[in-house]
Amino acid sequence: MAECDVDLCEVREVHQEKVSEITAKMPEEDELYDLAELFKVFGDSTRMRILFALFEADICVCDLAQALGMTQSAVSHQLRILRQARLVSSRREGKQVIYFLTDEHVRTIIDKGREHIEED
Amino acid sequence: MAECDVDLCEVREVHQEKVSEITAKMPEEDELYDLAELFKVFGDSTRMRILFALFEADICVCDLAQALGMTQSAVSHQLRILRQARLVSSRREGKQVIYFLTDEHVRTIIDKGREHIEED
DNA sequence: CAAACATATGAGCATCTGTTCATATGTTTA
DNA sequence: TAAACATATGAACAGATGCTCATATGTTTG
Repeated sequence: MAECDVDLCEVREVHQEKVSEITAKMPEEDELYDLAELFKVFGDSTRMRILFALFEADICVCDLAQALGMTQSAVSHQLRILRQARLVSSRREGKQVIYFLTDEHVRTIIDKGREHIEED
Repeated sequence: MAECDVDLCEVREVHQEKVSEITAKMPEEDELYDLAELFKVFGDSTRMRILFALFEADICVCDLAQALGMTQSAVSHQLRILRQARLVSSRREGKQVIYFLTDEHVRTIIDKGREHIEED
């Protein structure tokens, strides 16, 4: 680690054009953060199960809890995260709150993930 | 919370068909886990930045560290995670190890994420 | 309006995750 | 082969995350 000064390659000039190009084309910090936050929401098997459930039907929190064998509280906490990411929406029907997928993005993203997993 | 016995809706029968259908169509635990693990890899802005860097060029660890302003160690740890998820691959060129995107899945998945973010 | 029902939420706790630091492994060069 | 270079990795620590428990909020019904 000498060319790599301070463990950060500060002295290197070898591929400076590459480094510059990468820096130039890097999206804004905001977009990177938002993207990571979005995928983070998909990165939990409980939330994944909730999303698969919503593929089948619009459903209230209580049914969802029963279908997944989880407490109402745990499901509700996860639904809040999904709602904040605008992946699911809700409507009130009497005492119940019915959750549903906001749009087809969820299905598309998960399908792409499946394609990656299922190959090889 | 009475119909919802033990905080789990055990007594409810109201939407039992829905619950059954959801349970029936739920993917295997393995697939849910693998999917969540895959998206978890996308769910960190450092790894997101690494992936965007690799959109531009195949690159060695040292250049990557410089481009991102991170230590070589931190980058290397993240590259291991990306490699284990088969999102990136590597080849050795002399002293250096060059990293590159395994295939187009990464780009597709990130593009779908961007579509979701950029709407509304 | 009170009681029952359905959902949401804050606090606390155990676990997971990303970074740093030190060092090991692997490759080239003098 | 010794020294320099490039990358990988284990341990440790701080911050994030998901669940539980208790309780608050919101809706309907008697």
